Amino acid sequence: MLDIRHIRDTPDTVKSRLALRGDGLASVVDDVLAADTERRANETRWQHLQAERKRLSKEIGALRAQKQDSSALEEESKKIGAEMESLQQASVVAETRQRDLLLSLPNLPHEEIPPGADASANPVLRTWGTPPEIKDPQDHMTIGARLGLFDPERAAKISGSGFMCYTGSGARLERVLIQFLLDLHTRDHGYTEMSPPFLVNRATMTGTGQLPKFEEDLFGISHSDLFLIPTAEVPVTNFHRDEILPEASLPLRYAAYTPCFRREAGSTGRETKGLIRMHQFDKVELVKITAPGNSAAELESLTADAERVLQLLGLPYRVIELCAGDLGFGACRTYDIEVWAPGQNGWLEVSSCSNFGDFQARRMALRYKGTDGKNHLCHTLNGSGTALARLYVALLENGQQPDGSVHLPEILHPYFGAARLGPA
RNA sequence: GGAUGGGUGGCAGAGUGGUCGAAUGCGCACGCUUGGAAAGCGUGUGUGCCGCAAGGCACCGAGGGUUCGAAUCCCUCCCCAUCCGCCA
Repeated sequence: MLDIRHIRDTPDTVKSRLALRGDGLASVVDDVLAADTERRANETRWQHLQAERKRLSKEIGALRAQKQDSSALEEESKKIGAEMESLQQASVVAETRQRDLLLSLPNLPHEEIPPGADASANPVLRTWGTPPEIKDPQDHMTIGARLGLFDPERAAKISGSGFMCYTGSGARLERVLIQFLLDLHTRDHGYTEMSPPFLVNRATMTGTGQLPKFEEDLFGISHSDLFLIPTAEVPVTNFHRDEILPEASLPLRYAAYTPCFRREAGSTGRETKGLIRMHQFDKVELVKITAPGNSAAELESLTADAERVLQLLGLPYRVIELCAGDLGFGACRTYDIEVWAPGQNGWLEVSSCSNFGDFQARRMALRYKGTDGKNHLCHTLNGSGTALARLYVALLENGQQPDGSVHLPEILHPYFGAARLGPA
């Protein structure tokens, strides 16, 4: 959520920054300002009347205590009450409208990020590693089927398309990757491990920005007003919703493994092959809560922590920066990490690391008490560390051998208990 | 799911219709006192909104109602505790 004061004070600046994301947002800003003006006018008038009524009520109380007639004052107070009633109704309408509009506005892109309308304008910041030379590389689905690592047909039978069931050593590899990632981030990178609920309420989804605008992307639970989380970002960031943290406790760094559930409405036919886009996938997520002055540096180290996953696994990757037009709803700056996938002959996004500034913090009233004694909004960040299904794709496709087996990166050997995946 | 008891400031805990934004205690901050400390004494100590400011207004789990006036009475909902049922 954007700061209404900022919009009020410099509406043209806000409009021009929002225009970087696309057209049509300037009129929303005007609507917000109109609702804000109306709301404040009603509120101010209401407050004056309330002060007057409080005074009258005290007089009435005093008169009654002395057994004197107070009916004239009571009449007057009643009249004031009637006007207050209509003012309040108008004020609530304006306030609701203002809030709804504010909740629908995306974050302002950071000043330093590249302009551009879509993904084609995203610059590549750096590339790591060299894609392996593989003759006639196979797709991960082919490899998985041959080695018996998962069973897409039966997964579709029990749940539908877009779900996967890992089997045997394939299931073991999935579990092992979770363990490896959590160990890395908690032991080496200083994150605190969290294991949050996978179902959350509406307020939580609103806090991180999934609601009210993107309900169609979520799986909801009938008769309960709960939603399946699309990422651990949601429960973990909201862990501190409505709190005022001591400044000395910042930054907070959390790592959490959860499954992620996404409707992926409207994405059928796009990257739907195999494990790449699923309704349910596993992910280890990194979340940070910082003071405003540190969030830029924390985004760099967060991205480095995610990159380290691929470095340790020896998987070639590149880091791109999202241009203003490609930025997610709540983010002000985002780096995507893409791993090389020989079977796709292309790059696969395995991590998206974003700084949200105070956008989420304002929605969820997440603040810290500064050394100046005042309360300030925190900054929030998160990034995948990393998505498991696509990492799995990369491991199979980069590790495939001419003999049909898959060599695993050395660092996984003690976790997995073997150096390779062979025929079942 | 059923029954009962509860949700008040950082914590504990008063308050059942008017001067209560809220006693008291603890904690915390500052000051006095002291060679230093403890004790003691004094002062202060929530959040948000409106306003250039002075200041005003709101908030006692949430929302609605009754009333001239609600922390206090009524209704609905949420949450917590305990017991029962059920269950991993």
